[in-house]
Order: sequence, then structure tokens, then C-alpha cells
Amino acid sequence: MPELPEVETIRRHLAPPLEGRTLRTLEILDPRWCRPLAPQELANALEGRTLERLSRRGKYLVWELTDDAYLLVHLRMTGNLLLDPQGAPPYTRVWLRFDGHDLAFADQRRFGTGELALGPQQLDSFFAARLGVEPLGEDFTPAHLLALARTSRAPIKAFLLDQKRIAGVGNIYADEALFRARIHPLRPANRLTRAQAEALRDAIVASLNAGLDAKGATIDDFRDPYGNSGAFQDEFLIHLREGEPCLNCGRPVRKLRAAGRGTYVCERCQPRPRRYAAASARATRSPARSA
DNA sequence: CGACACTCCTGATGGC
DNA sequence: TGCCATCAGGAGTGTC
Repeated sequence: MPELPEVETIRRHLAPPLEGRTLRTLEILDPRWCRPLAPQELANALEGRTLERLSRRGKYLVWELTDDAYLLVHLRMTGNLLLDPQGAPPYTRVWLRFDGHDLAFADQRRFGTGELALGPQQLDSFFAARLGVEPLGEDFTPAHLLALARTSRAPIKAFLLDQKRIAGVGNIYADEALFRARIHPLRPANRLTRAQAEALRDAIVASLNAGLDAKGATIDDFRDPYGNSGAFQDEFLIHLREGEPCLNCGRPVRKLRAAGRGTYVCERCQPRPRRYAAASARATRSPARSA
């Protein structure tokens, strides 16, 4: 599943050949891709414009076209962008035909989307409604994460997967970061200590950078625009390692469910949160009641 | 606010 | 061997 490092890997491959090129045609074969817009509406809005910059926000690829028109592409589970493929790749849903380059959006499971924003204000409100802080940006400080975490009683894994809080972390990197920081996925976010929040910030950054260095993780479907797999799956510290010895202590890695997702954990290195009694939880709230 | 179910989708897997 | 049920999950929506 493409997460921040996979999307960024794609962006780095595509920006050099495509920036400065004009989008001649946008052929949307699967109308679900751009719902609720009709394929022709999106094509009419974007064809003939030049790609000024290809950027990324969270797991979105942002195609910045002439006169502040933006195509916002999300790969979801199985989306891939393939540059100048030989013939049509399986499950091709969209063709972006630039001067001199053809780009295919292939997506077996059809969760991927392409959306339109016209003008910087629409772009800002699109992301403001969906995405929180960029974890590889300057704003993502330990103090920032600590402040964010204090606002949520959700399990920390659910917290990390919430794109409105931190943009770009998905199931793989959440597991990897929690293992690195020695935090159990079910620990309530607002019960992290300051030291844990600091460790977790560093662990998120380190995990994402490790994924970037390996050019992404390929579990099933991820490919870069030239069809190559990533290598990060060979470096997982905890994710997908059920039953294997913990790299730190040797205890078998357990699989559990957190936030509805398969979640991998070493229950020695990431001790389970103590269940705290309902009474003590209540005691943290104000006992006063309005009369 | 949060847990949970449901939706989208299709290939892989497990049971019998 | 073949068929059916179940699972996987990013994000949006809706319910309690």
C-alpha cells in the first residue's frame, strides 16, 4: 500500500521527465476514478495545461498545472503510475498523455482517485479538510507531536493512521515507528509520556526515511514508474514478521488488531498498556457538575 | 470525541 | 478438484 515514502519515490521519478511538459490528453477509462466529476469535465479542465510542478502532500500526488489548476491523485491500495509502458498495463484506468511521455494509472482494485482543485484556495481547503502535519516537515517537532497526542484518547496506532493528524503514515510505517519507539499500539495517545512522544517523533521520521532510502516497500503491488519494486519490505523491523523472533529481544512477534488493521508488535519491547480502571479515568475529569 | 460497521474492489486463501 | 466464504485495507460516511 503506497504510503508517504512510496508516493514520494514516485514523485522523485516522475518530476524530472514530466515537469515543464504539457498535458495533451487525459483519458479516463474508469469513470469511478474522478467521481463525482465526469471524465470529460476533468479532461476539459486540465488538457492543454503545462505541468509546472509535481509535488506531494501526505499520500497525495499534486499535479500543479498552469493557472493554478491542480490534479490531486491518490493511489489508495493498489494504484500505480507507469511511465511510457510497453502497451497498456493490466488494470489501466487512466492515461495522462504529455508531450513526449505517456503515463498510465493502473489500479487493480479501483480505489484510487483523481480530483480537481481550481485555484490555491480550493487546494488549501481540500487539504485542510483532510490532512494534518507533514511528518518530514519542519513543523513536526517533538513538542508538536506531544501536543497533538494529548488531544486524543484513541489508541496510538489509530492516532498515527489518522491523516488529519499526521499526513502520510499508513499501516507499515505506523508499526515500524511504534516498534522503534518501544510503544504498544494500543496505548492511548494521550497517555504517552513526554519522553515517549519525543522517541515516537524520531521513530516516525527514521522509519519514513528508511522507507525512502529503500525506495519504498513492495508487499504486493507497489512499483515505481519504471515497474521496479521497492526494497523496504526486506528491512521491516516488525511489520509482517508474525512468529519471527523480535530483532531486539528474540521473543516471537505477535499479530493483533488495532484500529481495524493487522498490527505487529513485540509485547516485551512494547509493553501492553495497563488497563486503568474506569473510576480513575473518571477522576481525571472535573468532579463538579453544573447546578 | 471515539468505536464500530459499512462501502468501495478484486485477488488470494482456507475450509470442506 | 471445485466452490464458496472470508480476508486484506485507505479513506469516507453514518450510527450509536
